[in-house]
Amino acid sequence: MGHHCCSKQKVKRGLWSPEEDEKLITQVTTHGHGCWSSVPRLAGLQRCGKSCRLRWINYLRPDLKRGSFSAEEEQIIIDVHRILGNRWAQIAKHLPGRTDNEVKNFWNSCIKKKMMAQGLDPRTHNLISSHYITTSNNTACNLHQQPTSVLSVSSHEMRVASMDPFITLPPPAPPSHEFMTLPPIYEEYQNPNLASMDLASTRSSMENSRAISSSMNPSGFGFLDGNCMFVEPFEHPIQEEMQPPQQDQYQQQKVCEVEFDKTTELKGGQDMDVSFNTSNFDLEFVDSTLMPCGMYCNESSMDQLSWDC
DNA sequence: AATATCGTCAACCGCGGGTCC
DNA sequence: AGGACCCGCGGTTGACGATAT
Repeated sequence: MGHHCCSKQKVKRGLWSPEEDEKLITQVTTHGHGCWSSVPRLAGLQRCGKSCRLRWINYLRPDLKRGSFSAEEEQIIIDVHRILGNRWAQIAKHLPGRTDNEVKNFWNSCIKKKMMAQGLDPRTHNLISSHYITTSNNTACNLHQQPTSVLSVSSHEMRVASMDPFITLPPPAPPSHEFMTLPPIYEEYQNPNLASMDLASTRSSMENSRAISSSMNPSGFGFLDGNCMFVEPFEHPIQEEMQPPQQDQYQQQKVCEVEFDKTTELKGGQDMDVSFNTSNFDLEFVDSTLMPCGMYCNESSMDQLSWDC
């Protein structure tokens, strides 16, 4: 059974032979593909136009980069996926020479598993963890199941947000004095009307808060500010990031202390009705420590937590 | 050595959106 | 308005090679 575009012909399916490839290449390079439904007839192929298009786009195009993905490409995929979700075609646009199919396959066969091994939900990039932060009554921010992605924005994500014409940052949300639930960026872009928790429109007031943090930071972090996003990226080897923690690493894990010794604000925003207090946090985390506002940090990024505002 | 299982990836399928008539 | 057609996308399938038993 073929597609309607070529239902009158008998069409071949399955893997392409070198001869078929040659015919398709010749046709497309000399005449262009034009209307794909007419390509098989012009090229003398017993294929449907859709199959020809797919073969060309995913395999025969001269500008394709073959071979395995580099660590940098892998990181880009992770970063963009954090924002866009399974929009493979959009993600592939950030990887010259790669196709959506290739990216999708790589995600499903490789990255997904690495993330799960790290205890991260590959869909949301959040920790799959039972280690929730418990807050006391005087905390004005609902940190239960806080998504990591809200404030966890890498340098590439910033580029994505600034370059991709299909991404628009959410409009400022009105200040709320209610509990604030921070939706994952994934969901924000899936549903632009969703809450649109705008970190830019907020500023955090962390008074005398202390947090103890440990290793495994999935990314840098940053803030949304009105219509722009700025970040404090930090570098970390991808190999290191993707490896599941070893037992002995746990044991050798150093404990760091982060101290917020003054009121800290984010620029350009409205008041953020959040305050933190050391006593509000359950710091019993194994893989990582969820910082106020859903920030993750690790030892190497400690200094970034004392940003100037 | 034979068989089972797993992982990868090319290809297919169905759907939605856009355009044309 | 609505049907036909085309394109592009994401999810899924299945072939095949690698690895484990």
